[in-house]
Amino acid sequence: MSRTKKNQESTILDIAAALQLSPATISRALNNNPNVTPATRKKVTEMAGQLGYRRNNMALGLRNNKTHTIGLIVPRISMFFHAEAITMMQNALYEKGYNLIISQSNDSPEMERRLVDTMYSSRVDALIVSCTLDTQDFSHFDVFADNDIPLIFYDRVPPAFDGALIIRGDDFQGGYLAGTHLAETGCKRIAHISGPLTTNLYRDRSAGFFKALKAAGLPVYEHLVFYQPLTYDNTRTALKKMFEHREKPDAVFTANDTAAIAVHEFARENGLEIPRQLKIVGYSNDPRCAIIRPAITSVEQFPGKMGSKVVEALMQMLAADRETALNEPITIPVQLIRRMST
Amino acid sequence: MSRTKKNQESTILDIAAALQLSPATISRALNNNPNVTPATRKKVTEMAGQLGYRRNNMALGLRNNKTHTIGLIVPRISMFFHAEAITMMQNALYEKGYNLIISQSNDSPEMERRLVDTMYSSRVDALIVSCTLDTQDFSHFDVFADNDIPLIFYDRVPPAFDGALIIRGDDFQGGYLAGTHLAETGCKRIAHISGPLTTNLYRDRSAGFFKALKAAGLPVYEHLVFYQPLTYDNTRTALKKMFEHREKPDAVFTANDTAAIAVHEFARENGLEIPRQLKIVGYSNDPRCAIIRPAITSVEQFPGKMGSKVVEALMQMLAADRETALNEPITIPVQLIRRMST
DNA sequence: TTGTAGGCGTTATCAA
DNA sequence: TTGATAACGCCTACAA
Repeated sequence: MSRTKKNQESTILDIAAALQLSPATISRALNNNPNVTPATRKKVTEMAGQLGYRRNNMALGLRNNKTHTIGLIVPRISMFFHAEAITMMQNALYEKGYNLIISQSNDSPEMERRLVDTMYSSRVDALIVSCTLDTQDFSHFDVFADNDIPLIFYDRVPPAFDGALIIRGDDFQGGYLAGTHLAETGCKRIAHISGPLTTNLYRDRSAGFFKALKAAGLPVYEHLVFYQPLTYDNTRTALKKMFEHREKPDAVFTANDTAAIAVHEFARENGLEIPRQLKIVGYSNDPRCAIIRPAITSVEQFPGKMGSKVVEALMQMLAADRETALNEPITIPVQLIRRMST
Repeated sequence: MSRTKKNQESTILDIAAALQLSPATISRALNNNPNVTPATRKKVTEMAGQLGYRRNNMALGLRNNKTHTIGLIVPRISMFFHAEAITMMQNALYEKGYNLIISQSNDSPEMERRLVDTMYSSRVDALIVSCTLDTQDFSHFDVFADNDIPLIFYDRVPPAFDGALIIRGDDFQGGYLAGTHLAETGCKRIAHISGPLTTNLYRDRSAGFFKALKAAGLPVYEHLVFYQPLTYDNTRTALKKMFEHREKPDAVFTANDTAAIAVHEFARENGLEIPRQLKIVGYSNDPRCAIIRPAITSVEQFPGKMGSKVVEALMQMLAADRETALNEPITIPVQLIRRMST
């Protein structure tokens, strides 16, 4: 590790002093302002390098009232869907000269509220959010709308929000595709394990699913439908109940992939052959669905596409002279990925 | 969405004006300075709420030369190991009043370099890094060391770095455990698919593995050892070569889990029964290892523990009056998780 | 207990 | 083309 000790924390004033120039000139030179001699610019850049100068973003932000930083709040970055979407957004934003501050709410509304506050305190130029499952009250986002700071919700979104753009997957269609597919493969008693209906994501997936059943002339069995947090354990409990019943299901549509995998394991443990005795369709197309055997059919949400769309819309919002804002919700298409489980 | 329009961007001056007080008093009241009447404090807090005041972190940072923000750079957040570690760090840091800025280098040294610069420009109070696989030159991190800003490397770390703390898993031990375990289960020709030896992570895992073989009196077969980027495709190619050879392996130790899963699929496709004909040990204990059947034995690195350790050390560094800095590298123990693949 | 004033690093405006 | 100056929002000696 041989390194030459640079001066600590040099500022444009240091460069100015070293070069017998005014700070203003240094600033101009560093910012490619045309009104500066090439010779001066050269001197300045060199000295900046020598002194190890790096622009102080806080001073810049304070002065310009722009941080070139976008805030992002997601439930958890470990979810495949979000990891993919984030990667896409971060890359796209970086290309445009923006930084991304990522934070996780851990699915806690309280944490989400604190994070929104922090993001505002940091004066991010815009905020991108995928809400907590339990976020019912969205008033903590008002600061952004009130101050005309671009606000975009994606995936887990509020039912409506004045002053924010909403981008979501076509959950209704996803549920419909799943239901239709299972009906077409000849299933008669299709179970449905969904999340809490307070989240419109799940509400829509379920609605699409039921519509498909109806279209196929299949009944909905009360005892085969569950609305509950889609944890592994909850799913197991639901399955146990179903299979203790006289009329057992011949297929299960779960509103996420964690639940689908729980069904998969349950089937294996109880000697149910997939797909002959039990078919499974999950949601999100998590990579685990492709690895498990037999592989699980799932609804692809194209997280990357959603990420691109978010950034694209964001750029428009940032460029727009207020009031031009686009506010129509955007829907991203989904696709059923068929695998061995059906 | 009924919301009462708050004043735009109010500052302590606005509060001061509204209350006929000086900005200084407002500042003190808001910061719980004891020298302020309870009555005044109450008035101030109320007015702050009414005006929708939020402290401007940039002004604060500029003034105090502290941002209470920690930077983090990882190859990709989607890697299970990092997702876990990050979650732990973020929660721990948030408790301590710090924010975490996360960004991904996408395993590109160029991107890493740019991110380090950005982090410095944002004047983060400290930087936490897990390097790119290809980072050979670590000079871009010098800014932090030169300016006495706490710098911590974890997991993928430089061989040594003056002025930075290094925290890593016990890779040598991990490799040793894997080798010993396979030897104990009676394997005679153990293949090894490792990453490029330019990364000391892989160098150590391999070294530990070879030491175990030696201790067990087993030979190392040249044609069964590969050093290459651990992608799915590379691994398949390596396997193909191995199995075209006369002396086929009866076990494979891969230096990560993606490769282990590739081996698993290869075995299945070629009718090799796991574990009877081929045993597999991976590295990192990715959740996929537990889901696949037969489940794959892997080396657990305790990402959460590493995350906690990082934050713990960081807090000490931030509190320390320079020079007291702890610089001894820290090693986190590993553990072999035995599953059906062995 | 409260007020005054200066400065953190940068850039925009105006003047030279 | 360059320089002087003020201002962004906040905090903290120091003074009252």
